[in-house]
Amino acid sequence: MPIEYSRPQGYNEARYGLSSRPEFRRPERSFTIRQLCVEFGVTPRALRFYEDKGLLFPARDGMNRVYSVRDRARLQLILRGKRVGFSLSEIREILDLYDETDGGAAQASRSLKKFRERIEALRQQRDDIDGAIQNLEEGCLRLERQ
Amino acid sequence: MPIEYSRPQGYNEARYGLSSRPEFRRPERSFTIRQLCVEFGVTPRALRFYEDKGLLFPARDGMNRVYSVRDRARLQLILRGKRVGFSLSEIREILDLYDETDGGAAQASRSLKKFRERIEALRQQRDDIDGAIQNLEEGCLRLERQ
DNA sequence: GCTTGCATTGACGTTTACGTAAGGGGTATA
DNA sequence: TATACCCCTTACGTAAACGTCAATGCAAGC
Repeated sequence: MPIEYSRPQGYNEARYGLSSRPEFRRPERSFTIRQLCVEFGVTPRALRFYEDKGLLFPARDGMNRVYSVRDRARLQLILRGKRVGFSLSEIREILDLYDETDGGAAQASRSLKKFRERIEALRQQRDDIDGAIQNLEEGCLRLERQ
Repeated sequence: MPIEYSRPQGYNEARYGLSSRPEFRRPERSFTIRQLCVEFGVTPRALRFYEDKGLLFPARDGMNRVYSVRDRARLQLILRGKRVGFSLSEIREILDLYDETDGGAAQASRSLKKFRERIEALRQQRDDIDGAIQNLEEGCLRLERQ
């Protein structure tokens, strides 16, 4: 039987030490690769890949990866970034912008510009989505009338 | 100098027989591959690729492709579909749904279901985008305060 | 008649984001 | 002690969406 990374029916939080309670936020909390995979429905390969590309850098316990609460938050951003159409290298850029709160005023103003560009692109994209939704709804109407 | 597919500075509509006036809608109007490429900022290769994948089927004048007003409209849908994150095969499915207004009630109800699924996915995606925008705006604020 | 420019059809190359298999080791349970 | 899972790394494979190059052909302008 193949391994299930998405939460299966009868998924049991306790089994993986997961919970949606505040325990998640306790900064000392840590996760194994599998725990994050199950929680977010991705494969270990994907997480290692993101690490390879510089989007994640979990600690190690011997050979094994140990993900912190902060790593988990980054992963959430990565996955949402993907859902809205960013490439991994774009997501990396954005995460880097968050990281370098330092770097001087020149750097900061460049970052600000990039953020604004992203925001503008996203607004455009949202308009596209609204348009697509309208189209599909029209399609629905046409089908229903028939 | 490489060929420009996007509209260059000093882009001249008349040169390509393009115009944003109602002329575009006249059903007898037709377009060469290059006209569409310039108008939408894509390459001929891309249009041929879409044709290869069954998303477009322009008429021919000898060997040369001739795009109708309807083809142009399909291309618009294709490009927006891409912008909102659909794969070409998904876009093809959707276009096919529009085409088969016939097919019986069973078919129609299947189509309707698919449309509704798409719409739901798009709504989810729009929420993601709103979330991403919020995040980026927070990032902006952080940078501005500094 | 030659060049320039747009058209065509293959066919191989490229990037992204992983999948998948091979090979090896740690730990807990039957 | 065997089995079952978990982890690791290295490395080759893959699907999508074109890019790029080669070879060829038609039509206009000088």
